[in-house]
Amino acid sequence: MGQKKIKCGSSGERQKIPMSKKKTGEGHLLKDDLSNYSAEKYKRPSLTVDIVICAIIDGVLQILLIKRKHPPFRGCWAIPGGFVDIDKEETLDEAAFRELKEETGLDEGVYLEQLKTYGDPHRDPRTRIITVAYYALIAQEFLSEVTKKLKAGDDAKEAAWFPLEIRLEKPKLAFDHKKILSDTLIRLRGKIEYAPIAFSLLPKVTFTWAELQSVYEIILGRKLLASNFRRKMQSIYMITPTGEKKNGFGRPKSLLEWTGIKKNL
Amino acid sequence: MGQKKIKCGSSGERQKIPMSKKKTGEGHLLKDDLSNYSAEKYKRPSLTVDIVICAIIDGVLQILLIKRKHPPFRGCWAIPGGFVDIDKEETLDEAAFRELKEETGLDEGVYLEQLKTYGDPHRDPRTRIITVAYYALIAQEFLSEVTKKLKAGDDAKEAAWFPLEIRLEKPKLAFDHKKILSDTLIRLRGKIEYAPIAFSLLPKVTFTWAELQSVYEIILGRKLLASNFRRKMQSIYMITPTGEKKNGFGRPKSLLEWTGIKKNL
DNA sequence: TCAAAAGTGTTTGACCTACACCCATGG
DNA sequence: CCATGGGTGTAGGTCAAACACTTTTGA
Repeated sequence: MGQKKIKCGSSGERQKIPMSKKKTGEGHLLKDDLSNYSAEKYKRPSLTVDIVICAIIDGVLQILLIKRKHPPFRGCWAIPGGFVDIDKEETLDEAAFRELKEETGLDEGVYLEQLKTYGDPHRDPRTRIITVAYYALIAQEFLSEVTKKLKAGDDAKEAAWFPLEIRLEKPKLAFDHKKILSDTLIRLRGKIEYAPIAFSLLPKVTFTWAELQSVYEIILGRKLLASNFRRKMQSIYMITPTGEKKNGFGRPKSLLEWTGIKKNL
Repeated sequence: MGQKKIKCGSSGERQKIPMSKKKTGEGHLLKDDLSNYSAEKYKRPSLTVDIVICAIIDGVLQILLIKRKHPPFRGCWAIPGGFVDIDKEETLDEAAFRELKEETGLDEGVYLEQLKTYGDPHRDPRTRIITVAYYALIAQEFLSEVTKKLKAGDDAKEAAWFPLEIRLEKPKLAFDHKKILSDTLIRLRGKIEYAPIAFSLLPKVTFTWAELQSVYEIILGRKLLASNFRRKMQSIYMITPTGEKKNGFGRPKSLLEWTGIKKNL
């Protein structure tokens, strides 16, 4: 259970060239001509991270939303998120990760990637709040912990899973969260075609062919042919049987492991 | 994309963050319920937009950089940018447009798109500055205006064009701008394969086949076969001759116009 | 022996590449 | 005429979709 690490993905659009980056830490630095206008001349916005937490539940791609108990948008559903703690000197990724952990209790087996930044002046009626949206993919294995954590919620917040779909009319969403969800779906649909994000949505670290195929079918929204699907997966990724079997009616299913990329798309 | 595994990730690294400040009372209100914690409880970062201004010059994809005259990073080159004016209630996109116009004088014929948000705590040594990076593609037609504007620069700033390439060793770059440039190139390389961004880098609104092909060859970094290239472009985009001709040695070149998308990729 | 899992083989069509070759047009 | 622009045809390769079929395995 412990082997899955947190993966923090890179930017969003289709990018084929993997570039391993070291931590940018060294120099540090500032921007353009900030020295002229001391940064103090400009008002500062509040900064939050919002995290679209995705999981496959009951064969459907779903996201976690939280019901707002206070205005604005009282009674509407919102993507979980929170302020970036400037005092703690956390990076945006760290803030997103902390928020995710506070919300779900998860700190492993999660893929986390920056989606986009939303900053319309009136997206929050109270004050100017910029939000850096992330999306997180979590394995079904950890879902129970999450719901447990939610139930025992410190401040007893009401949370629920909703299908992530184009027609998001059903829950009334707060702020510009409808737009964020729609951007998330677009990103996922596009990215699964060229990046191994499906492996983060599996039931567990080990999985069967049927489970992997199911993730693809759910995200892409269409059926695939098993034989062709396996051929293709095996040509792109290194997928190795663990040796364990999962029994059922006929021949037992092999348990598999994802161990790397063979071919870049 | 196994490349960028964790950045926010390995537990060791995260430990550095002083999560210990529990502040049980108010701290955990913070989660998703903005209304409780008046946003004022959290420090606010400064917010800027930086714009990677791209154009094809002398057959090379180049970007505009500005030499810093003040510390930090005095003498280094930086991506142009500026603060988001919170008082004016501008959106992020509007701020990027304004900044672009202030810098280059351009307000049309420009493709502008949000790239990614960078917010490491020490990217600017003076204070916490979050920057939302954009990239802009400008037509060669407008380049002269830009350089004119730069020359007559109000604050006489020193600006220059540099090739956008992987090996960005030549100019010493300020802040985390090296990373931003590298992300820009990845985005461009990936996006030109499935979106009509090349048309924004052409000499003018009307263009010849050779010019369009040249944009693709420059961004992709390889030669293409003219006949196949045209076939493919015509199958994807609506490209119509204006009727005008451009004379040269042999048969005159037709001037073309991009009028839409035929096929989605 | 059964039923499901897993894998093989093959056909078809789409599309990309390369190259050969055509016609058009203005100097 | 020629040089270049613009376009067609086509052969070879890769790849994906679809379908038929075989083999494996535990109950």
